[in-house]
Amino acid sequence: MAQVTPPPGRPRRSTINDVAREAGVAASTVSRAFTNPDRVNQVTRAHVLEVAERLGYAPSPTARALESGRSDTVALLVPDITNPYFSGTIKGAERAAAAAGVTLVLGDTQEHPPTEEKLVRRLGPAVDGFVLAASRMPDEALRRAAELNPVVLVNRASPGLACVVADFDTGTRQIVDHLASFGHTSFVFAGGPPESWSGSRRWVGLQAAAHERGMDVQRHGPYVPMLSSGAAAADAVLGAGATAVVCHNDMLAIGVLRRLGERGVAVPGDVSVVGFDDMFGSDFCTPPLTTLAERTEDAGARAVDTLLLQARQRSAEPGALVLPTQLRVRGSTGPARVG
Amino acid sequence: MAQVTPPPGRPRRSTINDVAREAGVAASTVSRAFTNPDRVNQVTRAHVLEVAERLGYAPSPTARALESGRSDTVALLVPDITNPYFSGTIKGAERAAAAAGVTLVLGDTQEHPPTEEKLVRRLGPAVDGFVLAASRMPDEALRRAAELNPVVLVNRASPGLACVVADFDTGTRQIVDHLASFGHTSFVFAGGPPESWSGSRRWVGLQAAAHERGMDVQRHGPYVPMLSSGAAAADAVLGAGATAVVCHNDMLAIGVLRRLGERGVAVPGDVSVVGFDDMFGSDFCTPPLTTLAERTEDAGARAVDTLLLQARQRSAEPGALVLPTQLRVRGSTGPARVG
DNA sequence: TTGAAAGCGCTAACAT
DNA sequence: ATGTTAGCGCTTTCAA
Repeated sequence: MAQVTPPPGRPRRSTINDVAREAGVAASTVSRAFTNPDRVNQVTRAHVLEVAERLGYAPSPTARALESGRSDTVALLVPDITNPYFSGTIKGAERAAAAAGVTLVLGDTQEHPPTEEKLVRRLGPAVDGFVLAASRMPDEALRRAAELNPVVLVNRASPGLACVVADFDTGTRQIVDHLASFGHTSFVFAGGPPESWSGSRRWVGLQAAAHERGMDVQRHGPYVPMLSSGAAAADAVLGAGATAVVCHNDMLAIGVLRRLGERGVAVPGDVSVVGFDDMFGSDFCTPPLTTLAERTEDAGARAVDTLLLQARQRSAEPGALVLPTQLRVRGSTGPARVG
Repeated sequence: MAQVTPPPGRPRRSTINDVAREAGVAASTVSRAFTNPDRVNQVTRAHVLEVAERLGYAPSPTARALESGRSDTVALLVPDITNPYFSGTIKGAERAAAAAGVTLVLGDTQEHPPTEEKLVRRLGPAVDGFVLAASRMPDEALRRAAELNPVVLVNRASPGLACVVADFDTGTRQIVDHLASFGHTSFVFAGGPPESWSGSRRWVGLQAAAHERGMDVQRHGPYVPMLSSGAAAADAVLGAGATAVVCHNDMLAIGVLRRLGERGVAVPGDVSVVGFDDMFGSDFCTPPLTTLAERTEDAGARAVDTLLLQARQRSAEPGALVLPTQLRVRGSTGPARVG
């Protein structure tokens, strides 16, 4: 039996068997020493742990997952990782996952439903479930996905699926009340992508609240929610002679602020501007933006918690968790100009 | 043999065996149909794929990983997911990972070295390697980590490890030249955390460039790189009577801008302000910030590429990839005030 | 071209 | 309290 010369390079990771051999016990004992401390002699356990430490052994999550069918991993899919709006959701999800001892896998769907579906299919067998933030997948695809995996939606609702959503009904009413209190009798909504679930909820809420107040609303757009789209939106607002504009989100709103500034239009003197999201930067743009804040970090955390509940007990309670919003009043809104 | 009644709830995911049975072939044939198309009859293959599709079968990455020892997964650890500075790195890494057909696992170290080490240990057995962004781990811990896993650092260097770093030497010289061209003969550096590798590189570069130019530099701080620390930094700058301040990063710089604004100090009339990172928001704060942009998205992508190379071939080339920086001149810098 | 069988690292019966 | 064994889903020799 010629001894095989060990290959050069990175040392092989030691396995449970290496530890067992070295410690003079069975592999199952090593396993128990790690996962079921009470069912192994204290002395044995100490010895095993010592050997494991010496060998730099750490249990392989992969092997565990294969055996148990549970990976202690959850996937979070967002439309665009770079978009600061999702930072809060990601952070919250990461925090909740870490607290639960679970690994978070992050996926970027590139705002592209097929990419989203592909990711779900690819990652599905390896994770315990999905948190889908602002999913663009059609209801039917969501239903299929939820048949094979626990799924929790964030800021999107779909029949039979659990979700965490912002309370846009109350939030939009707050916005409208705020504008009304400044004497605005009408405003423009600069809308975002038509497929955006949040977007349509916002629009519905604004309309309802405006109607209650006897205010006039006009919808413009759709605009791609990017800084650069602000120019077109701002120009449309000026064209309409509006005294106030509520934008699909802060990204667009800041673009609008910028354009208005360039065109010498005073904010809020001539036009008041409101956004959604309280995104990073909304408090230090000029003027600071009045915006409806969502508790995105909470949303991410609660979504993961809900998901784990759903994954571990098989209690499929497809409830909707509605998180309060908060109107942050800053410098971009003021009294309606007269005339 | 009593037939076991299927349990209620989520349907079981079908396995390679289900497909094999249903298709009337061996499991190995199904396996080949997916991974080694040429080594199976075209007709058989078509049939197998059809059955697989019908059963909604997708190969389990977990089982594959266990067998092959490769998970096609890489981990990216960042100090703070929420920090917009890291968005670019994350995006780039995600893009490169997706392009390589690899899954990205994201971890937040909370700027806490022990958390970072714990994550490396926990994730190690399940991933093909680590990209550590702005790692705070001591060199010794990095060395140990790199023994068991391929590791690539971003904006951090450590003996024997591959890394992707920004060209701060050139970048800082650009900053200094820019200030000098405006007639500044001295400036203040508002420093960040002493453990920050980037921070010390920046300081070293600024000093060297200032020295070349015969300019005077003073270091203040350390300041925690948050908006709120800007107040203290700004006050220190005013106390020193400086005509220009270069800040550890944009977060701090924007905090400084804000404080200067509150105190009625004109920027750049009275004081010029420079940041690092060209973070999201740096172009729409007031005034827009002159800052040294790093190619963070590239850095993330190149780090992943390097990592995969290192993981797949065992060619351990611990080189440093130096990415160019670019000075973005905006409104926060101008001629030095006289007197 | 295909099938049978072994084994990746680990856990969970079951046996002792 | 500990060892033995089977098996998670897949890939990979090795035979046929």
